[in-house]
Amino acid sequence: MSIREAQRPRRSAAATATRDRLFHVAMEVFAERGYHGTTVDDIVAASATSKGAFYHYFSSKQDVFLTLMDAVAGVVEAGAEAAIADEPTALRKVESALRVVLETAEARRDLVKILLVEAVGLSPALEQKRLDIHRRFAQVIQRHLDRAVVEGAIPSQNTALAAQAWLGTLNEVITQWLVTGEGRVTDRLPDLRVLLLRSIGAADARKENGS
Amino acid sequence: MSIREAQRPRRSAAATATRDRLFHVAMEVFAERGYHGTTVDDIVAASATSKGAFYHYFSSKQDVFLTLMDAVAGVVEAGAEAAIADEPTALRKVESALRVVLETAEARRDLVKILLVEAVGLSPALEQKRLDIHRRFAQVIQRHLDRAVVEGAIPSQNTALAAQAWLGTLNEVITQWLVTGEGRVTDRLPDLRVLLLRSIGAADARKENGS
Amino acid sequence: MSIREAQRPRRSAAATATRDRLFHVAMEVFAERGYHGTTVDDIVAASATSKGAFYHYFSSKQDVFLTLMDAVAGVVEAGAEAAIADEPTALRKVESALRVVLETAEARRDLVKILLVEAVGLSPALEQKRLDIHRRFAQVIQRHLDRAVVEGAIPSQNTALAAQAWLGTLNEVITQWLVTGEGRVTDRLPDLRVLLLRSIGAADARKENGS
Amino acid sequence: MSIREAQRPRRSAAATATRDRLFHVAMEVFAERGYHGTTVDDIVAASATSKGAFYHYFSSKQDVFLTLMDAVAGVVEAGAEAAIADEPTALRKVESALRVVLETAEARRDLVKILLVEAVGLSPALEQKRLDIHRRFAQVIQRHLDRAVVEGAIPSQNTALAAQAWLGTLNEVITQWLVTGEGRVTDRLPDLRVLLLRSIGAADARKENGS
DNA sequence: AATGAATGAGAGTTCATTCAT
DNA sequence: GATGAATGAACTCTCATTCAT
Repeated sequence: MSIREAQRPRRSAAATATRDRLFHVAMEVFAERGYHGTTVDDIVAASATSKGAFYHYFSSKQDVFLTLMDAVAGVVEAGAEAAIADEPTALRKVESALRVVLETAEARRDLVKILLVEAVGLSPALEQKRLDIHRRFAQVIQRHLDRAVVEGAIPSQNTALAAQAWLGTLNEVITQWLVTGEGRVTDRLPDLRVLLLRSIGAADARKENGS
Repeated sequence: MSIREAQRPRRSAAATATRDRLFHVAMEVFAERGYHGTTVDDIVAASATSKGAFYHYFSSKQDVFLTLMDAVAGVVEAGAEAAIADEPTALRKVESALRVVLETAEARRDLVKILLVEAVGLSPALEQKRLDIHRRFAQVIQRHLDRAVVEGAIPSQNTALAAQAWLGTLNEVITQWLVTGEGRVTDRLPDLRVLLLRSIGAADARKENGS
Repeated sequence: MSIREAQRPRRSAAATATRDRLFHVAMEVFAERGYHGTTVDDIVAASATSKGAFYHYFSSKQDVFLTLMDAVAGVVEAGAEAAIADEPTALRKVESALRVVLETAEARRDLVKILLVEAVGLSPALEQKRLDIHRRFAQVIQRHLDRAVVEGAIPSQNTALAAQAWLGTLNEVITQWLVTGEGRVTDRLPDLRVLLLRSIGAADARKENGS
Repeated sequence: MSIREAQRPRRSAAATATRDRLFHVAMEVFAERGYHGTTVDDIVAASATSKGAFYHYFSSKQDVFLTLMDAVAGVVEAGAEAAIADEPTALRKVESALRVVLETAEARRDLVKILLVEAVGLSPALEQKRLDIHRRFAQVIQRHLDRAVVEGAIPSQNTALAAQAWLGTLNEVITQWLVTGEGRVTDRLPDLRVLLLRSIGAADARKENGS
């Protein structure tokens, strides 16, 4: 699913075009300069529209950013859901999601940077949104871990905490990669897979490593 | 080690008193309102000093924050080092450090919030500092994990990645607790210990859980 | 005479309907929020028309307001003229007009507020219009006072000044009532009648008070 | 009493100088262009200070204007009080005040314009202040009229209304003069005196006219 | 006749920083 | 060492008006 599809145009084609331009440019500029480092003028200038157009489509700078966060989270989530669908077991689903998240990070550095780096420590409203997204992601992970417990693939445990741990781990690994920019994140996948599976007591952590 | 000791006074007692007042107030205000939400005026007003005094001791707003980040990191590090010293094995040292970090977070919410939340996504200079601190912490963890491998407590593995995972996990768990404010972080210690030890393949992950 | 009749439609019925809607809504919104507190968007939104329609019928925001002021003044004037017509003497005419003005203020708070409060201190063009209206009203009063002098009902005097005084008095009394909103303005009529008649030296000021 | 004295400086001489400059320039500019027609930049430019200085001394544009209104009202009030002091009877006091008000209007056109014209129909907060001032003035007039009743100089009557009438009359006469700018307001004093005294039933309205 | 997307000058306000005292 | 008045660039947001459709 693309970012474009993530928004639902309700107006004329022309109107959507301007809005889209603003939205995409905002994404790029925010990713590059951060929330506070970006001015509405930056977005307007880079999108070759006007301040009036910006405020016609978004009620404030915060509004675009909020919308953007939702869209980015939607993209990641949709990618994961799609990858998960065909996997037979809960554990395989979770492994699949892990891979997709890294691949998405690789493919959409700017998007992911917005969510992991630029969205932290902003205004209460934005911080709230970020935590909501984190919680949403964590719940998805937890749900599958719970299923894995039921399926007998992993021992009974504090899956909420495990989900947080996975999220935090991904966050840190991706963030460090984003900033240092060394190699490809997806290269970390095999080791990360072993580590995370081991952390939840999955018996086959080592075996599938070689696959 | 206290925050106060983390700064090295080189001037007269009176001068240091003013600087200390500014520094501590800055810490409180930054923790409460974040970097961008805090104005130099806020700090000056709350510390009952003056703008001139502020700029006499710190070259800029960013400068205090940078100094502050170092100090906070120093406090956490020192606490961990102290706790580690007496432990016999590398694994025990790492476990000890884990406990200390959670205890420090519990005791100094404001400090830890600065490092984990408010310091993210700021200017390049500040972001650099944050990453340096992360790397410093990660290296400490990694060093002990490496030793644990040598000691045969855990299998040979990508300890750099493991260290990152641990850091990210702690980051996420503490951040969520900071914001939601439910219960005490230290309550998460037992489950977290099992999870993290399992993640590195420590054989005794389950056994010591009961201790 | 109604506000509607005060405008002279020259177009099709449908066109006039849209114009009327805009005009009446503008009246309400201006009365409520004042000239500067009202945006063209406010008027458009409240009238369920469009910006284009607004600028089709009015050349500018100032234009509607100017038109509005004229219409309001016309309503007050027409009411006064009608009431005056049947009175036998100039003095009785003036008394009648006084009553009608208070009654109109009572009945059309919003309209009167526009003229007395919201129209003050605006742009030169609007201020000019307001003063023209004041002068027009003052001249009507003066004309009848002059006639009362001729009729021997009051002594010879500076009737231009007296007319200004009457206008100013009405202005102040109605404005204070508009804002404080206590009781009904028409309750002030008897005392006001005595006061104003006395001010021009009308002999029967006291006598008719009881009628 | 001058405008300058109406403010109480609490800071250093230099500080007060800047504040004074801003304040006086604001007075001039507001008188000339009105509240909405004046921008903070106008004031800053004309006072050769800076925006920072402006906001250092006043919390907002509205704040200066509010302060200004108070100061102007104070000047008028003080002048009237001073003139009143030596008069023997209540009626003479009121007559005196009347003269002083016209003289003040003559001498300080700009100030009076602010109060009578530019301060009308602004934001609720400013409108409130204006009405407060009106009420304050009306009460002063009423108090003396009440005393005149007690002294037997005028018959018992609705003095509150009479006070409003006087205020409204002065307002209108001065406003028309301000805008049309014909002759001197003080020329209207004799006729105005007769008119107003007659309005309250003062027996000697005609007699003293010749003095 | 009617729509509403688009414009862009300009408004009020903030705030890190400087510097004379 | 310490003060706080002064600076001014920069910011977000508003809104009357235009114009292609």
